[in-house]
Amino acid sequence: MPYSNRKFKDAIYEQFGRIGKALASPKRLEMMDLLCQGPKTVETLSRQADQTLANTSQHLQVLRAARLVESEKNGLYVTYRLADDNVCRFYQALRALAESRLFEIAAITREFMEQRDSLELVKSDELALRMHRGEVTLLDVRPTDEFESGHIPGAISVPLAELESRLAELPRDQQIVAYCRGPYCVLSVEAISVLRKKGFRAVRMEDGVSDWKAAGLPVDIAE
Amino acid sequence: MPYSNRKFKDAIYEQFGRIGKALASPKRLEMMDLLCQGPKTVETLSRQADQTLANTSQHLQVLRAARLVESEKNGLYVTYRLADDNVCRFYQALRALAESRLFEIAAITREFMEQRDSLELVKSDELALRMHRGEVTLLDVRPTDEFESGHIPGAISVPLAELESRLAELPRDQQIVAYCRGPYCVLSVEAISVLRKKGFRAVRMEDGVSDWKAAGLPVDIAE
DNA sequence: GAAATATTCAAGTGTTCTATTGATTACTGG
DNA sequence: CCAGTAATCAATAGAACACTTGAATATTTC
Repeated sequence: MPYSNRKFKDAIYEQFGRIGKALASPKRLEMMDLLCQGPKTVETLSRQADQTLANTSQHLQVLRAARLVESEKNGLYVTYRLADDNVCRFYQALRALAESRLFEIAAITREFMEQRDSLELVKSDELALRMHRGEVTLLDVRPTDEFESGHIPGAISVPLAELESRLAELPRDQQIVAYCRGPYCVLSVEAISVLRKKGFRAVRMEDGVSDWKAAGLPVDIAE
Repeated sequence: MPYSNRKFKDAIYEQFGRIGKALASPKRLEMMDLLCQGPKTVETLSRQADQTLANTSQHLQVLRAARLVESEKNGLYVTYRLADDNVCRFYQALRALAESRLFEIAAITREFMEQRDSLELVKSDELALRMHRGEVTLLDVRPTDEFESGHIPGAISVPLAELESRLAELPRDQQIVAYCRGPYCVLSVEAISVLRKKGFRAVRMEDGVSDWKAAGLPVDIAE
């Protein structure tokens, strides 16, 4: 059947719309953010995004229909991952656009961080310099599997859940920098709070591994 | 009122979702594409996107609520424009992601171009070279106002509507390259068809001005 | 093969979105 | 001030969507 001009355009923009529709839900965006950290099972995503399993599964199917994620069944578990690196980069572009266009985001973040007394930040370029000089200890407070799928070179993996029991490993004479999934992940905020209460000098780095990577800096992967 | 971690995340992703929701409609994406060509009135957009005025106005308000477009009233007309260059670049990133993830797009395009006998294409880098050598005449077949808000250096403005009456201006001994808004705009396809029927040697360039610009090439603006 | 578990499916409900229609507002020019 | 035009608003019907619940499926383990 022949395409009229209008039908052709409608067909094309409908395809673009498949991507757009996949991005239209806050929960799906949160899940994409989580999947930027590495592959995850449905159950893990469900827990980390605070929603029911069935709902998580349905959202994942929407993302899969837009070909933004792929899944693979391993025994009892189904593991989902972003379809390729471009998807994570695109998610970051959306995040950057939102940050630049919507001042509400900065306002919400400032209010939250103030309340958590976590306004002090280290920038990634400054961190790189001070790591090089051996002045700081870098802590990756995400779950172990995320550390293993990619982390900042030199970082020590201390998942937030283990932090209190592993304080003895950390230096008291050096500043500690903690990072997690990115600017809107609160794991490092919690970590800073714990560390300060115990008398450590600790600050947060906003960037996650994907931001670090997007800035052209190297990333280590566990074998 | 204090933010819990979950409330903070929900508030942040809800903001990201504002951008996502704005992208969830094929018609809105088409309008963003059109607005990448330059500012337009509601009436113009309505005509170019083939939809009623009221519907166009409503979609524009959704885009404005997401701060992707801005409007300005001049007398009887309201002119809408993209809020900044990043919005156009982001739209192009979405388009590129869609093209890379959804094979349907290539299939639909191929079928349409075959039927219109318009498969032959010139790449932008090849065009730049041949323009420099004076081997080709470059035709911008978009409406005049779009030409004026930005065009490829050296291009002649011959809106499709005027093409048949201005054939005398065009060379018969040289290849003619026509371009329009981008790969999914059909103005240049129509132009090629007219030109060939009249015995000219004509091929299409897929890229529009914003693609040309995104590739780091210079753009001329009429004073 | 039965129990346990991860995931998906199916159905239902309330909400949000799209497109249409007709009315209304805002502005210009006579 | 009136007529004409661009744009928006308001109300609506129908479609699509998000989330919940409970059942079904697939796989592993005992």
